[in-house]
Order: sequence, then structure tokens, then C-alpha cells
Amino acid sequence: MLTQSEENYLKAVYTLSEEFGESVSTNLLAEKIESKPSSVTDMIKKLSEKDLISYQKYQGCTLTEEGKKKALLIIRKHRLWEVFLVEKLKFGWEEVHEVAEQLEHIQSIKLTNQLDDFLDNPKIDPHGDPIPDRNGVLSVSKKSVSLSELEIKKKGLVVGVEDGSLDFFNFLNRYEIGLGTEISVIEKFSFDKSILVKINNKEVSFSSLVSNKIFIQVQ
Amino acid sequence: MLTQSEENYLKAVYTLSEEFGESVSTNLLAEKIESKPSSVTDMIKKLSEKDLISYQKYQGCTLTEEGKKKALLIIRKHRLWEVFLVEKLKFGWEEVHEVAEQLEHIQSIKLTNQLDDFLDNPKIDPHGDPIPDRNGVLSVSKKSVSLSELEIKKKGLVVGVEDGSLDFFNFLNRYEIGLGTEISVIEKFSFDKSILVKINNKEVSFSSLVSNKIFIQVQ
DNA sequence: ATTTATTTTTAGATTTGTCTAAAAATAAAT
DNA sequence: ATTTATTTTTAGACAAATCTAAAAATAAAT
Repeated sequence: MLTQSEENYLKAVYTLSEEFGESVSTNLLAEKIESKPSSVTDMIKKLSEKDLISYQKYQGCTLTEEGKKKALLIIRKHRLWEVFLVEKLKFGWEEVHEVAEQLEHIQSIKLTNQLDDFLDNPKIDPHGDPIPDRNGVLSVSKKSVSLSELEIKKKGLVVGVEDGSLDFFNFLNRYEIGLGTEISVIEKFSFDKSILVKINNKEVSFSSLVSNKIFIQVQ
Repeated sequence: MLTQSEENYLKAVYTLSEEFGESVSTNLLAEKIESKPSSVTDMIKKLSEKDLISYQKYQGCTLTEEGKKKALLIIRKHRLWEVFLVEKLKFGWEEVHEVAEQLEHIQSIKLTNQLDDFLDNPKIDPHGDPIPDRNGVLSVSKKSVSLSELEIKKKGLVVGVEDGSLDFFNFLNRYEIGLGTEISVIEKFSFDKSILVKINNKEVSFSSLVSNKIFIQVQ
């Protein structure tokens, strides 16, 4: 069983590895964790001892396969809780991070998986980040953007939607929009924030209400 | 801000005071917390320093008003999460305690109150224990039992129901059962676990499915 | 009213995670 | 290739929460 602090380190190593490649330096990690390099060295040694991190003095560190899996399961919990807070408890997407930082450390696999089901197995969180599955695997690997953020002439695939209501589901069905549907942006109108897109070779206009809820991954 | 350990001590002092009156002894507390008397003494001193506990050497301890309020807000979170786990995530009522022990320490007043609303402001948890309101006040003060547990010839008032479905609500309406309705037990049939009760001067028989979901507080 | 038993507290040690300050290793600059 | 700067590690200290063992206070029993 990992402590909260150990979990935070694993998560930090994971996200920093993603952002800047492979090996993560002690100083960078210290900044992320908001702690001092000396503290980081101590913790790295400890996690290295547990075979969750591989590390050689002065050379930074990387996650082992085991460590990576652990990190992804923490990220999974974090993102699922964010979805819960926004969809069920009406939090704003900008205020969920702090609470999810606490909730991600709750230990119960059953809780996580039941929550996943309760939320209808969302693929992305309210910020467009993909949610690892129950084995810690990311099927969608890159961060996605809402359709409203996509630039003119760019195209991408639908990877998720934010609203889980039946109404919205029917709306999407009407336009034959599902996971994997390709959408390209033709024009954006600033006066009402509506967007003109091409879907299945038809041109359609969506309100910002709709375009904010459809998540796209650029190819 | 209190640590998880401090919160656990406050909660333990509260529940032990309820169970055996006022002053709580060091040994009893140690047993409850699953720790040693010497550790308890240290922590009591610390909480006493913070004016959450009042304490004189060798004389046991009690909660101050401030400490009691803190304890009740932790209990509130614990019981709300138990309702969430049973009603929304389909946990059995016997397996929620352990997870709620963790969730009760999440710090966010907004989270607690939004969760309360999301669950339709339940008055009791899945074990029949009353849930303090957002000010830490218990309107129902005693533990309630399910109607199925009530003995023959005993009577009590309805203080809550476990099922939040519209179906069940309509069922209750049909028999004019609401919060505060008086119910007395006439007979119990062991062969099918049904129960014959008197409500509003009418005799009615309920299946165990129903009697398990109605919570009663004996007068 | 002493003695005996129990409870509670103190004193000192341990573990976890952190820190500061100094030393060692690596990287950058002349 | 040295010197200088930066990064990283080590050494030693500290706070929180716990423990064991011994001492002190209280309660129970003769």
C-alpha cells in the first residue's frame, strides 16, 4: 500500500515524463511537487527500493512498468472524480482539480469501478483529458479539445461528449455523431459563437452550447 | 485545519460520549482508535491545546462546543457518503463503512453540501443513523431501526426511507405514509417475513421488501 | 488504612516526510 | 582544460504520530 505522498510522486513523474520525455530531473520534480530537491532524492530512493521507479544517481528517474500502472490508476481516479463533480454535483470544470486531488487517494477498487459505471464509463474528463480504463490503459492517448476550440479548416475525430442526458444523446444520433465520427470546421461566427462544420459530408451549424460539449481529437 | 488523525479522535470521543455518558476515559478511547493509551494522552493534550477537547489529567475528556461541531460535521460526511455508496453505486450496506472512513476526511464544504442535495437531503444513513445538517445539528437524535426490525406491539414514527424511487414514493403515498407517520406492529409472519401493522387506524400488511426500507424511531 | 491492581501519564525511541546547509557530481563557460 | 555555475546528493535536524517501558496517580480489595 502506497502513502498519499508516494502516490503524488508517481503521478508527478508520469505527467512530467509525458510532457518532457523520458527521464525526469530531481529539480523539475521538486518544483512540481512544491518541495525541495533533497526531499525528492529521499523519496526517489524509497520508490526505487519498491521497484516503482528506476533511478541512477545524478541521472534523473523514470517509472518502471509497475510504477506506470500505479500512476495511471491514480490518474484514472482523479479524472473520474472530476467527471462526477461536474456532471453530478454541478461543479464548474475549473474548480474540480483541488477536490479531485484529495479524492484520487481513496483506496477501493470497487469504488472506482462502480463510479466509472455510474458515470457511464466516460472516455474523457471535463478538461478533455483521456481517462485510463480499469487496467490502467489509455485508449485515447492525446488530450482532446472541445469542438468550439477547434480552429477553422482543422479536422478531428469525436472522442467523447460531456453531457450524459438522453436529450443530448438523441440530438447526436439525429446528426449521426458517435465516437470516431470525423468533423471538420468550415467557419466560426463570433457574433453568436456558433460554428459551421462538415459531418458525414453534410454541412451543419451548431450553437456554442453544443460545440462545447463535443470533444475532438486532432489527427 | 485538522489532520486525519485528529478528526478520528474527535469522532471517537463523540461516539463514546453518546454511548457511555459524558467523560471518556483514555483506555476506552485507545481501544476504539486501536492504539495505545500513551498515544491517546499525547493526542488529547494536543486537541486540548486547540480547545476542541476539555481535559484534566487522570479525569478523562469531553468535547468542547467547537469540538462537538467539528465531530458532527465529520459524521455528516461519513453518513452522506454511505448513502451515496448504497443508493448510487450499489454497495451493500454492510460494506460501506470502510470506504466512508476514508471519504469522511475529504476537505470541501461545497462538496459535502452538493452531495447532500444530489442525494435529496437524506435524514438517515443506510444503517438508520441520523445525518447532521449542514450546521452540524441533528434533528433526529436517536438511531432508528427498519420497520422489519421493530418488535410486536411496539410503535414508532417514520423518520426516513431507503429507496428514493418514484415508484416507492407513490407506494408510500397510497398508504399515506410520510415523515412523522405513526406505525405500530400487530403481527409478524416468519414464513414469508411479512408484517401486519396499523397505520392511520387501518391495518395493512407489508412485504419484507417494503418493511426493510421504512425507518422507524421508537418513542 | 494499607496493600494491590488498574489506569493514566511521562520519558525516551522510532518512522515518515520534510527541511537547511554543506559536499559532491555534472554541465556550461571561458 | 580549467574555472564557474548548476544540479544533485548527503548529513543532520525537526515535527507528527506512534510505540515500549517505567513512574505516578487513582481505584479496588482486603
